[in-house]
Amino acid sequence: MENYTLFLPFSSSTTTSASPVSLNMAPNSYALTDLEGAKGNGFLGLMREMEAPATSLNVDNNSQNRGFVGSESEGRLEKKRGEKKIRKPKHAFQTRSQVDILDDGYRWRKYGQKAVKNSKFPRSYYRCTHQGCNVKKQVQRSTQDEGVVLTTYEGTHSHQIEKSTDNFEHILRQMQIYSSSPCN
DNA sequence: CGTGTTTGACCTGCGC
DNA sequence: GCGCAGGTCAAACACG
Repeated sequence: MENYTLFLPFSSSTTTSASPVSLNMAPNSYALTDLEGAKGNGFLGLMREMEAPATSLNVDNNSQNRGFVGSESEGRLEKKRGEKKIRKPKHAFQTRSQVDILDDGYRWRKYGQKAVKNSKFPRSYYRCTHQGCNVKKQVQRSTQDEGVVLTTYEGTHSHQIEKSTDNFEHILRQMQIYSSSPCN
């Protein structure tokens, strides 16, 4: 088994923020100490990158659902002209890992890869392969620190986790807690 | 043969 | 309007 060190600045009611959580996935585990985003307010291991309009941010409704907050299906075909685009909330977190792919228990299919401006590393796009599940994630290496992988999740898993990676499951729950509480 | 990856083309939003 | 960058599609390909 391998090990990740993942810093999650959740402030779930009882825990302190920015606590490292060990995951049994990656070959190397490092302490995540000084991210560029950490300047100023301390930490940016996990952040809500963007939110849906406040009215649609019904995170509490998902509390029984193990996964991430977000809305239902949205494809580019659904986008109607003149209609305001509703973006799902995205959740980004950083892990220090040699490998880009975090085995979080779900099955992902890669559907694209793009070169990113001002970065020598490409960004990879993944979609959950579970039928009816529209969760996407993007994986990209940090330009500042090549050892840091930035993963951005978008959407809600509409199904159970497919592998028994209990540790990550725990983290997912924590992320939900974090999501349902106001950010700062 | 089923499943996942690669990769170029295409679409869309945004800033100038 | 144009060009750029990000995001997605889908055919071809690789692999077990």
